[in-house]
Amino acid sequence: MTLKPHPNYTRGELVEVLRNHGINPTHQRIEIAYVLFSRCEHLSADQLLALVNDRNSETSKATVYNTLNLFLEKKLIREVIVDPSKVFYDPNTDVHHHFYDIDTGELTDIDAADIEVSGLPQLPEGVVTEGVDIIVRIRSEQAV
Amino acid sequence: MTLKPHPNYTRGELVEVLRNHGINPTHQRIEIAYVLFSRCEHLSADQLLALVNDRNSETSKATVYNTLNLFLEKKLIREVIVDPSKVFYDPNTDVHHHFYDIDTGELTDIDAADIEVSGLPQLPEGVVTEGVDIIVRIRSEQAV
DNA sequence: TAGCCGAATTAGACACAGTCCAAGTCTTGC
DNA sequence: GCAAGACTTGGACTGTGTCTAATTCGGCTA
Ligand SMILES: [Mn+2]
Ligand SMILES: [Mn+2]
Ligand SMILES: [Zn+2]
Ligand SMILES: [Zn+2]
Repeated sequence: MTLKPHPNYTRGELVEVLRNHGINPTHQRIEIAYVLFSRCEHLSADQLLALVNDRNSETSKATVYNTLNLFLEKKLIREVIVDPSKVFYDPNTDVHHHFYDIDTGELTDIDAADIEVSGLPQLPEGVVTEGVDIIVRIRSEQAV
Repeated sequence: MTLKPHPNYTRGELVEVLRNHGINPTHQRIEIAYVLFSRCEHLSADQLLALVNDRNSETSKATVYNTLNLFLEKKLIREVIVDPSKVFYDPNTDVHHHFYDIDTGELTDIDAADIEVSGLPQLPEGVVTEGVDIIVRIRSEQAV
């Protein structure tokens, strides 16, 4: 069972999904999951920290990082590595790709359904593909 | 005129290429270019710092970063963002893609000549593509 | 309800990539 | 040789992310 980014998950729905992923649903983890899944965005760790503490009581930086790494390990979220100074966390774990606006830093999803990549070379013996990431770097035309 | 990664550039050849890219060829810049272009590898800033100071006299960390950013700006090299903790610098500026071994951290070039990507969505008005990066994350099979 | 115990959280120290700055040194043109 | 600008440098600083040891939480049992 997969969780889709979607506004207004109930606490109970979040608890169930955490359990289904083998994650013990604590207060902080539910709060963090709520922020991740109710905004359908790509957030960095400190954006998340700010949003969580905005809504609610104090959650520490250590817990935010612990939780994000746990969610990654349990494949509840994925990371997008596109900015040399910070990682973005993506609530959408479907195979998909990204536009990255190099001026604004904004990330936008590209559905993988219609995308076809041909001509990739054969992998060496005993090596296996873990995933293919396509990043289309874009910018607004007037900005030279 | 383009520089190809190639062992054993002469000092004179490096000076010429720097000049052709609008870069004033100082001692340190020539040393750094030498290390970048004579090893046909993807290096991080501190690998480069170590290699430069290995061969020769002292070049400071500040100069290595200044120079890498200058080379990037002048399009003498490109950067590969694939590891959340450091940037790799790539002496190959031809359009190409990468295998990234998630266990060893090793980066390998994929020639773009045979690669075809179809199905990318239309870009919004006034937005232009700066480049398409494909990263194939791989690992050795036995490592689960 | 009280007490126990492993799991989770926390503040703050730490690691480390990368930037900034002000002072010093090298080039280049005259 | 001299001045002016360009470049380099050590070291302070910033920001992201990790680690640790101490505390707190929460689910369980008696
Ligand atoms: Mn950089
Ligand atoms: Mn990380
Ligand atoms: Zn995404
Ligand atoms: Zn490359």
